[in-house]
Amino acid sequence: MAKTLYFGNLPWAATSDDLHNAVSQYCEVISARIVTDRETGRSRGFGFVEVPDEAAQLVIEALNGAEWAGRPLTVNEARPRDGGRGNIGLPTPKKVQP
DNA sequence: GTTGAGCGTT
Repeated sequence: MAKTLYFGNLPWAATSDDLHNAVSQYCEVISARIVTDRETGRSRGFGFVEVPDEAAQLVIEALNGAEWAGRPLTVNEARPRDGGRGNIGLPTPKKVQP
């Protein structure tokens, strides 16, 4: 199984290969893609990386808050494309308090 | 050659 990670605050010069190389340093990368504007064709400044669930949190903890091109990187678990249009800010709530 | 909150195409 693999999990999709959301990469934000990426530099305009960041490419899918750069993302793949950056994450592959910590674990295996299933797939990496930088979201680009289909209307303009320019990078939007964020991308997605697919990694094993056992390494998803590892990459998040490793690259989340890291500095890329002098800017704090934002790494979080991506949301399913079905319903992730305008609803963000919710991390991964999978633990409850007794 | 520009911009900077935000969750993606076959």
